[in-house]
Amino acid sequence: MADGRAPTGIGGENLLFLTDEQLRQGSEAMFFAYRGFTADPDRILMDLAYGRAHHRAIHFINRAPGTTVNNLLNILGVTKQSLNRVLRTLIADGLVESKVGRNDKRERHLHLTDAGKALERQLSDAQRARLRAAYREAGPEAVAGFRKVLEAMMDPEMRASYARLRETGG
Amino acid sequence: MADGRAPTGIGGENLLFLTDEQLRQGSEAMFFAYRGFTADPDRILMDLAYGRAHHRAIHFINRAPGTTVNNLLNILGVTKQSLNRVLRTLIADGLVESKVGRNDKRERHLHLTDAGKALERQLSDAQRARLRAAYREAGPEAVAGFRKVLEAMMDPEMRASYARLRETGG
DNA sequence: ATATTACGTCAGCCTTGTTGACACTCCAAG
DNA sequence: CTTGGAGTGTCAACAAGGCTGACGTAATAT
Repeated sequence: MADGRAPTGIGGENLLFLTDEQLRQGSEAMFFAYRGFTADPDRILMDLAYGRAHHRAIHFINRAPGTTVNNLLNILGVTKQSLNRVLRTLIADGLVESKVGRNDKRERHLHLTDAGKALERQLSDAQRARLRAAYREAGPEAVAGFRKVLEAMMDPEMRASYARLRETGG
Repeated sequence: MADGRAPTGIGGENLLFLTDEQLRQGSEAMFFAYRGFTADPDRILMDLAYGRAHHRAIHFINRAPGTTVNNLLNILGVTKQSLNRVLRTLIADGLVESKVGRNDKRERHLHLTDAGKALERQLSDAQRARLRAAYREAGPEAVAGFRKVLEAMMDPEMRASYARLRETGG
């Protein structure tokens, strides 16, 4: 199975395209595409002395305004120390606001300030432009397949996070 | 255009699906999927005190045996100092061999040793397993679309590297 | 003969991840 | 009311893996 040959039998249900070579090409496509995917925001962030970690925080705070630190931790999959370092600078720079919870006062609810929203817009505009161009080039059916495969590649918990964001956001 | 509304006009050529919200979901799909994509190899590498950088080097040396350092540098998009650190440990550990070029003796041609090939096999098996499962779940047409969009997302140079690897390798 | 290319390496810096430990606030349960 | 635990913030120390700058060496190209 891992010998690089195409499957020989006739009865493989849809398996004809799953040669090792094609799977390898899929890996490489992911690698190169992800580079492109992050390139544009990275350029913007560089000038601001921020990194990809800041972008991720801003993105998901914008996506789920009022989210708690713990929730964000789960989505991002990093330690609270790591997130806190990023969050601290964003708060200090006036891009993110942290409000004590009304219901449970231990929790902090995170929001973007106007400045934060402006940066988010700038970053996501850049990223969306690339995605939009790619979508347009590939066509609608390709986009559906793209999303389908990506979703199938996720870990189950990530898939749940993704689905949850989709419900509330779109 | 960046206001989150769906395009209103009738004549948008294939633009109906390109709402900001759907583009945003595409970004998130990329983010979560890439995490899944790297998760399995990462687990294997952790035990060996290697990281993702080692994986990438091993992958592309296996893919293009005899490649030069400079060529690998271009594919990976890192500095030679960064690559050298990784390469040095791989050579010291007997996973990679560096041979002086016959034609141009300044060049070093990189190959995997048997041990290197074994590790490459282990890593790519893990990654392929996930990709294969995702492909199977999503179906053949989805896979075609997946590849099409990913390729369209790449920077032009990366697209060239990707195409070159595809020619020689598959 | 000289300039350039390909490579290796040292030193130092940054971001972003990690663990471990500790403090504080607050909710919930006994 | 006390106590346990959850949610958060923070300090310290460390590692991986990027980066720049500088220098050296061998071999090719001009």
